[in-house]
Amino acid sequence: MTTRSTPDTSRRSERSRKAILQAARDLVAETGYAKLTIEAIAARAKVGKQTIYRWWPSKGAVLLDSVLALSQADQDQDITLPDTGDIETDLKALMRATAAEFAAPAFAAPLRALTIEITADPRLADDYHKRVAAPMEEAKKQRLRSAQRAGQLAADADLDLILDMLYAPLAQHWMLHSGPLASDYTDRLVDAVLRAFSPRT
Amino acid sequence: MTTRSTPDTSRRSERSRKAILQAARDLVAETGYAKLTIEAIAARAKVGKQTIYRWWPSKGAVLLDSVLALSQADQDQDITLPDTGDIETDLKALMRATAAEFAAPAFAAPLRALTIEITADPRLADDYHKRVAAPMEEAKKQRLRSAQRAGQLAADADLDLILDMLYAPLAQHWMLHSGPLASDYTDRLVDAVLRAFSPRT
Amino acid sequence: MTTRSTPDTSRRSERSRKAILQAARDLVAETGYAKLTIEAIAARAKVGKQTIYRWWPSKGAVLLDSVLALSQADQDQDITLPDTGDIETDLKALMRATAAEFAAPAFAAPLRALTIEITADPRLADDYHKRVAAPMEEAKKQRLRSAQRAGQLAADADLDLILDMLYAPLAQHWMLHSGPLASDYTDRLVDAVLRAFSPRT
Amino acid sequence: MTTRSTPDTSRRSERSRKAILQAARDLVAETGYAKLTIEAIAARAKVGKQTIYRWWPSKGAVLLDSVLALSQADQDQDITLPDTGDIETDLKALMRATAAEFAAPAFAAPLRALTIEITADPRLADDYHKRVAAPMEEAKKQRLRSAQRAGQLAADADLDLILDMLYAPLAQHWMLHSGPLASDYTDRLVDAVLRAFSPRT
DNA sequence: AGCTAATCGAGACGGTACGTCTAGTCTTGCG
DNA sequence: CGCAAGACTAGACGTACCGTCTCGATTAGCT
Repeated sequence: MTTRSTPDTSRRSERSRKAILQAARDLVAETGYAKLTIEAIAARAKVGKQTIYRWWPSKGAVLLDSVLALSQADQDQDITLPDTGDIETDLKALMRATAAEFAAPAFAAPLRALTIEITADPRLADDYHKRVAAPMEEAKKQRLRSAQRAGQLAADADLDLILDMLYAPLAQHWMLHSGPLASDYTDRLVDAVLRAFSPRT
Repeated sequence: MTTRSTPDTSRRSERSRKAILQAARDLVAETGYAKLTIEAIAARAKVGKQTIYRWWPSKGAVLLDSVLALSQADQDQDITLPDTGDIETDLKALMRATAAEFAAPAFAAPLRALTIEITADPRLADDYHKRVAAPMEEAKKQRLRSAQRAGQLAADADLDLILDMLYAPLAQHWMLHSGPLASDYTDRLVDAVLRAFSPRT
Repeated sequence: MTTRSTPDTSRRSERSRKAILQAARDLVAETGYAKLTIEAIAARAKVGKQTIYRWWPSKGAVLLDSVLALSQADQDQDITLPDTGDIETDLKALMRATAAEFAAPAFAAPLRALTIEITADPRLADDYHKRVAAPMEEAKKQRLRSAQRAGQLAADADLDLILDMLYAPLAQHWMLHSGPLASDYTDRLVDAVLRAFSPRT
Repeated sequence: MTTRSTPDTSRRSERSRKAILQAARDLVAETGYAKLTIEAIAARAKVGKQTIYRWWPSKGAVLLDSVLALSQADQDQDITLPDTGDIETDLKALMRATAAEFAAPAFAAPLRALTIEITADPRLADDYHKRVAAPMEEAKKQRLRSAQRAGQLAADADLDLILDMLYAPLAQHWMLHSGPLASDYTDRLVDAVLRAFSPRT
């Protein structure tokens, strides 16, 4: 029982849907955000422009689905992060993986374009949080709760704040080209955050 | 003695320069980033389009100067932050002031627009760091060094990391509409960072 | 037993056929030729677009049937024009009636639209002549032949030329908005033509 | 002292104006009316679409100027028709020349397209009459007046009606593909009209 | 005080993309 | 199988801006 403001979804062409998302990803990775136009996406996907306008309200919405399709390539179920029992190890690995994604054009280019659209469109920002950020944050919080139970984090630690302090500096470096994405940096970030939220002795 | 690749600056119309920066700020605050076009700026500033293209390489460059003119309304000299002797007090005040700026349309709208441009243009990002971010970061570091001398921060604390951990979460909340800008939040952020970098006992 | 290149006509929906012709007429009379689109006709007639494309090769063909249905509202048999015995009287009455039709939107609008299509499509022009113009011309010629027999027209008068000289000026005024459609004009036209083709004394 | 509702004409590019009119003519002659689009004209003329929209209100207006430029290739002054002293000879020559124009694609194709536009647009029809038809009609009337003075036409002959009766049948044959354009036909047309308007004996 | 060369407001230019509309085809499910 | 409905590819519509390019008309700074 969906309540979309879009047309009857049962008649929708799956072939076109996939071609559009793929074209958007390919184009932004190959030619950059500036040349990512609806016309170019339609042409690359061998699709009429109207087919894009029929199913997505904006270029940003296409990008959101593009990125989503990329990160959910295989799974539709909930995300579960590795749990070695040591929160420091796991967080450092996670942060390095995130930094690696930011460095990989095929993933980073659509995500950067999407971030630009989000920054200019609060409605898209909402969608992004609900459909991309929230599931990932929930997975991360589960790992943090596990660490709390293991006594590796303070019982009253503010998990949202921890996630912010871990993710935002790295994301900012990437988005604004303002600093390193190296594992050296992410390791020190994890160390500092764990120091701030370690259980009191 | 500047070495710009722009025309003879002595003949430049100061009236036009100011009108353009003002128009850019006003337009983005009133009508939003989407309607911030070179044509609209020129029309609002009662200026020929060529006058903009003559002195700025891109819309983002105009915005950079716009934001710069706004934050340097009075001073041209170095920024100095308040120093009450207590780093916690001073950082919390600073963070609240930053959050207040993010909440004020007249300042936040041009800054958000500039951030969008920066995200899409690495060259502009460089300029932004040199001319806006770096001076501010230097002032903040001076305050942090003062705290180190006073024994309120670990002597080997990574000051850049501290600044990232303070500023990035707040900036991210603002840019992506992903969380609160309230003083409650900034206070807890400062607390956590100070915990992470307090001198070892 | 017709030999159309269209699908099996026995299964055809009479309700749809009529609704389409009616919708075409109504639309062109209400909103003008510019808004007469296949989509609009289908929507107005509560008909799928394919039903139009299945039975008519072009918008002009629909219009042709529309106009035909209008002028043959009652009769399917041959047209017979009034014959008072005086050719001048009868032609003047005929011309006035024609001018009146040109002035009536419900009839003139579809006919004007059809004329536009004909001008751009020679195949449609052929159809128009065979199915609309020729029967009417034959009726007119019969009346002229009657006048010849009565000694009111020269025995060797070129009847096709007479019809051209009577109808074309009036039709041209109507189509190109280039002159009057008044009975004063049509009367003078009839007078001139009769002068040209009266029997030599 | 012009009162056009178009922009300042002094800055207008003569090169673009000519290229547009030429492109319109060429396109309609080569590919037909159906493919005569503003986009195609702009592309063929190596011109931005806006340059067309800036100076002409419609495709029909471009065609009007196109046809006008064609028929005024050399002269800007008034048209004067040949006068051999014999009206029959001159009118037959004139009608044959007109029929020849209708048969020449380079001239006939733009004129046919223009006629279609005129039929659908009363405002364009007005313009056409003032700028194309009226000057030509005036020249024809002068020749007819000369014939009146020479006693070859009735002194009270309705010259407008004569012109209608000569031109409309031929034009109708051409536009609706409804009859011949041969000199045989035009000669008989002239004969009939002269019979109708010869001086009474 | 005039000369002259660059800057100015203005806006036309060749282009590109927008978001909408319609053409004509194709697909789905009902009767 | 025809039908209503409507999604599909394709492409033109008319508009908005881009960045470049003339135009005179100021308006400096130098002679």
